[in-house]
Amino acid sequence: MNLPLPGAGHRRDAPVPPYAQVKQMLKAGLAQGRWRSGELMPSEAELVLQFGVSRMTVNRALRELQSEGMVDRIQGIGTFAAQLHRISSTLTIRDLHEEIEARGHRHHVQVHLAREERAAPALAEQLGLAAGAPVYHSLIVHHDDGVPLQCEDRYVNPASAPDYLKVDFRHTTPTQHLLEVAPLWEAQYTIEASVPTAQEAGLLGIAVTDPCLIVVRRTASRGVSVTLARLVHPGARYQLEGRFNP
Amino acid sequence: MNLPLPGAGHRRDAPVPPYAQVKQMLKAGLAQGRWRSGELMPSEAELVLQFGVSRMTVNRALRELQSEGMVDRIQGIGTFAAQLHRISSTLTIRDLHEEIEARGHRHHVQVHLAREERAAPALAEQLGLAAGAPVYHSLIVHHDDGVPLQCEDRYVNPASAPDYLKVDFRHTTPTQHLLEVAPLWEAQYTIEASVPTAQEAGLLGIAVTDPCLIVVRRTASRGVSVTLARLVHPGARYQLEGRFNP
DNA sequence: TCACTCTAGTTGTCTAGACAACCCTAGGCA
DNA sequence: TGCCTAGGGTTGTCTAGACAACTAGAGTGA
Repeated sequence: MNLPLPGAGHRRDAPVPPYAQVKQMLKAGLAQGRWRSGELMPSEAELVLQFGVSRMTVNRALRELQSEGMVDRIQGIGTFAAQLHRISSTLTIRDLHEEIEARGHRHHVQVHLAREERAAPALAEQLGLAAGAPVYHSLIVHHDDGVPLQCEDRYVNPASAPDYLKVDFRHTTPTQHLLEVAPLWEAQYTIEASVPTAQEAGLLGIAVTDPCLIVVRRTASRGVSVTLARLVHPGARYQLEGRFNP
Repeated sequence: MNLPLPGAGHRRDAPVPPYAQVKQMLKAGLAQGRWRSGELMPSEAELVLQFGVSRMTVNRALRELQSEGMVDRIQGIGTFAAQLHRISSTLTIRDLHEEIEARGHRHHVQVHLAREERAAPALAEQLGLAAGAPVYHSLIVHHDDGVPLQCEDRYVNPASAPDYLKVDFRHTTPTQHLLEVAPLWEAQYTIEASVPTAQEAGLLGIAVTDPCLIVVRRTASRGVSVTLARLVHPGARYQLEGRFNP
């Protein structure tokens, strides 16, 4: 194995540990097309010989590459170069409050609604409640330096967040409160482009024909549906960004 | 350690390996709020005693939880429950051809443009070319069972894909070809809601006021910019979906 | 008071070996 | 021909121990 070479890098960087070296070498090979998609790659035993490290070290490198989607491994068969046909990336949807503050802007909210209602059948089903059961409903508009940025229409399962209506949303966002009382456990979302409802357009100060980025998110915690939220953003003021860097 | 218990589960499922048991126990604790965000969790040594497994096994469990964003670990300090304030998810943008075929629909394309042009300054900069340098430009509309689903306006760096213009896009999508000749290495994208240009509206058979989901993606391979694509989808016909399941 | 050293505790990593689970193929046998 | 079995190759996992790197706090001395 290579020596640590304390001053080898072009910086005062840490010496690259052996498992990372194996990873880098394999990644570089994949990037250069040394193994085509689906092609058999060297076995752990071969890499052990090639790098002079133990099998556990090689195993860690391959296991991490697998979790990153770079290779596919099949027990009893071997390791294969993955199909890179999927461009995947972790899309992080942060709490809007944090996002605005991170930009150095001022965040404030207008609470238009916060009350208990009876769940309509379709809503009840999505939240796992009985039709007509009580449900909390809030309608809040988030502003970034005074500009409306998001209209948050949210239904909450009272069983998961009994104190939801007591929260002062001017200081605590619904997301913050819900994460406190019901640690996030599962979420599904859809992202689409559409036009706002007349009410949403009024709240956001845009025309009903202006395109909006709409995120619908359903969150469950410990197997129980917690909340269903419709987040409407004026298309001209908001966009999602992401990157993919294997 | 627990015995394998071949028939212990409620199915013919594999016996859960010890590292996974440790992971599950810690996950369950996090889900139940046993450790609040930022709180110190048991050290590896404590878990070794508690579960009666070796430290490597505990280490693997904690390392995987860290890579999943469930915990934060600091060398010399300890392991901490992570802030679950970020709702992150793997958003996978698949090749449209695969996506349509996976739905059991028929995919076909109309090629409206495929030629060499001179790069305008702004474009040249994004692709890392000199202003006025040759660049390949294609404009393709993808149909799902005859319905226009995506307008793909793409610029390609000739150095990365010299044969781009020779490809018959009726049989090979640009994405497929580019992944063949330049394995994907880095991508950035933005997702926004906006209206199409007059040309795009005409190609997609929609009104210029119809909201569209627009993905702009820049891809680089081996440090060289490969392509810049603007993908316009009618909002009424296309949406992105994702889920988050720690 | 300040700076330094030492120590205990923590995570980061590697090793050599072991066994299990699984897949494929070749060979044996009826 | 068709079925069964054994063997070799591969990945999946665990162990006990070791050393390194790092942190925080206690103790020491100027």
